[in-house]
Amino acid sequence: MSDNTQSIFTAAKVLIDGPSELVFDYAIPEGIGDVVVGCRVRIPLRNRNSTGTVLEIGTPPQSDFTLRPLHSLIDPEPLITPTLMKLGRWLADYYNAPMEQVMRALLPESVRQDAHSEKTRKVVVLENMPDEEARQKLAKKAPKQNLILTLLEAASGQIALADLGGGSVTASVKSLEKKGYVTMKHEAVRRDPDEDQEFMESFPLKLNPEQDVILKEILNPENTKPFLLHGVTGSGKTEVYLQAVQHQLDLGKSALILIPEISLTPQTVQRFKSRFASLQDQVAVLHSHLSQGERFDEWHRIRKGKARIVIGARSAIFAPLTNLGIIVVDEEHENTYKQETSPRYHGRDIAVLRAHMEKCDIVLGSATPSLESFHNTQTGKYQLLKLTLRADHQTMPIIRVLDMKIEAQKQKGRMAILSDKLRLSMENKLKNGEQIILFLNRRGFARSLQCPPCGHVCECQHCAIPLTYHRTEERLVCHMCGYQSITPRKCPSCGDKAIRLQGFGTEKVEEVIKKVFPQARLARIDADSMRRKNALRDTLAKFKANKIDIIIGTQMIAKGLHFPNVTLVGILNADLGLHVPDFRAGERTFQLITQVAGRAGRGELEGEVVIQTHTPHSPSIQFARHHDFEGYAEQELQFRNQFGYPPFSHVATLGTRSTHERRAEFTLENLHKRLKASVPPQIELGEPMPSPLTKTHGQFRYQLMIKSTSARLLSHHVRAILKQTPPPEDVNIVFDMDALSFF
DNA sequence: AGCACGCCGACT
DNA sequence: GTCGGCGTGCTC
Repeated sequence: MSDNTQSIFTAAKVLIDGPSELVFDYAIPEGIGDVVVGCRVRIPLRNRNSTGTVLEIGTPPQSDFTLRPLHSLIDPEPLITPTLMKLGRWLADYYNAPMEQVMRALLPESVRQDAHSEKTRKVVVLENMPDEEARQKLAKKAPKQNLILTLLEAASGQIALADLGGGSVTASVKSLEKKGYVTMKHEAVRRDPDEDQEFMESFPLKLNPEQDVILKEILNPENTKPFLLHGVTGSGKTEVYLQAVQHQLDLGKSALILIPEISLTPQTVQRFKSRFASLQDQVAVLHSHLSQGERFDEWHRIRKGKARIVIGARSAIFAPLTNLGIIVVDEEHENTYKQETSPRYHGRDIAVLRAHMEKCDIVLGSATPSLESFHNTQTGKYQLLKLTLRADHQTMPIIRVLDMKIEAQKQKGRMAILSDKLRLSMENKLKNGEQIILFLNRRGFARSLQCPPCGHVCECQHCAIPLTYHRTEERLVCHMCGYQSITPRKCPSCGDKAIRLQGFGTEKVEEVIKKVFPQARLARIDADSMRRKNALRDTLAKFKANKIDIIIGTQMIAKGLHFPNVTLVGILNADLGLHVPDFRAGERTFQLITQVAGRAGRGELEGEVVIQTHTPHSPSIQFARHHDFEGYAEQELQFRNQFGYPPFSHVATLGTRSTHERRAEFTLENLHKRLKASVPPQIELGEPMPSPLTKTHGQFRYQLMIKSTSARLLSHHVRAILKQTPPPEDVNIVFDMDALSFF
């Protein structure tokens, strides 16, 4: 029971739309509906009207102020659930993002805007059928009207106006309406993003004993920690998700499934839609390729509880589901879960937080878990579940590692592109009519120095990451701490003079392969060659149909593809990914090799993987070769611990961007000075430096690293300094908490 | 004196 | 974001 005397003093705390970050209290007038947290409202602001979101309902702090009453509710019901509101506040604080931007992340633009609404269509409803005599008359005088009645009868009394055929149908219907035979009504139609697809119902597969044990663990209500499901490629993780979801649906609850990128993994969506085909329209899909109308409809279907299963990319973590039973984060290690604009949240981390708030199950799944998540299983924060067998009884492919130092010697110190071994292997496969994928790490913007004869890479002694070559000063710079050194003329390790900037691009590789295998049918997949719409889909379709022998591509093709006839996968330049100035370089290389190896031999034929590298003994290559994730994780965590990197700390970047290089530089130096002046001991500050990606979108970038064991402390310190140091007009500040990309 | 312009702070 | 107050400085 609400206290009436109290309600006089209650007010709505409203976040006003727009970049101003204004939060004001408004009185709640009687009879405009239920004003609660999460409602969108129209409000007076000075001498005009504006819109906003109700953040809180409560007593305003100053009682001497006469509050203005808010005008009205935009939507009759709150659009943001209380849990999501709480999640939003957490995001704003942790990622140091304006609440306004958090709100935009929480609500799709088409839902936020007043303008969008349901799509409707006119439907003709048969009210009463005229008797036989009247129909005879009608058939003579107005055959069209008679036809409509016949059609209506056949369609059990209802038919969409559009389906009655175009032209002058409307007139006929109107005259039928006048006679009282039919009525017209408006009916909401769903804008279904998968309208053109049929989903055949699929049924649960029989689980193998390993899967069965894991499913029971997930379903056991006594297990309340987040689960990390580590399952080798092809071990049947998706089937486990599907059955866990089914269980929650049976309990009347809802389910949320996050996948890295819908456009790259349409099969996962297909599998979910097929499995739950009997639940009709209860599956909603949320991703960036939806039209505004489709997103509006999907979102409202979820909010109204019509869709209880949501599959989506990163932003779907904010889907307005209630009564959540389970959240699944597939391929939890994927970097695409990190939002690269403010609020720069990590979808997986937010998923864990939301699951905690909603008190529901959460399963993070991967063949190559992130070290953050794996570490959490070691500290007891998460529960580890393991699938060690391939569900289809296939064996893991053989992985060969080729030492390119030897090739370099053969080719007199030049960087070799194709080793003899890989060439021979390719020859064999082509002869047998089998297919080949060649992977190539994208040439980074940051360039490191490597000696081809001995494999040595110039590294920072303090941070153990490769030094980055800066052309303007002709110096090597460490991207974590700012240490600088001169560029050596000869290799510091073996004294060879061949030390050089490493790298070759896709085009160069294509050229070489064409020369070596002139008869092979070749396709190149990278951002450049795939710019045309559907180019990727078309090329992959051709590959699947065996119309292409060799695909040369970047990471784009590493994910989730299934080509039974591919028996050889080559990684041409494993070093390039390994020697980027990023402490996660090793982890990424391990992931890439493991995922890529999962592509080879998924059919009847045995697979083979060839890795070309100058550093064959690097742990990420050796452990991946032996399919040993835990071994890799153990040594990598040791390294991270030793240098204080995540998961033993939080690393953020603070950057400035401006069209004026000097101003970007100066602003960051100024910020650095202020950050340093009052830096708490738990925070480690790097030096400001130009981004290796010097100029993108016409803007110059400068940045520095900030490391701390306490994320909260880091974020708050930066916020305090930023607040008292407003940047010049044309300089943008970018703060990236738990940054994954350092360029 | 009268007015245009631009900066700055308030907006519940 | 957007309005309006106010100071500056130029013109009638």
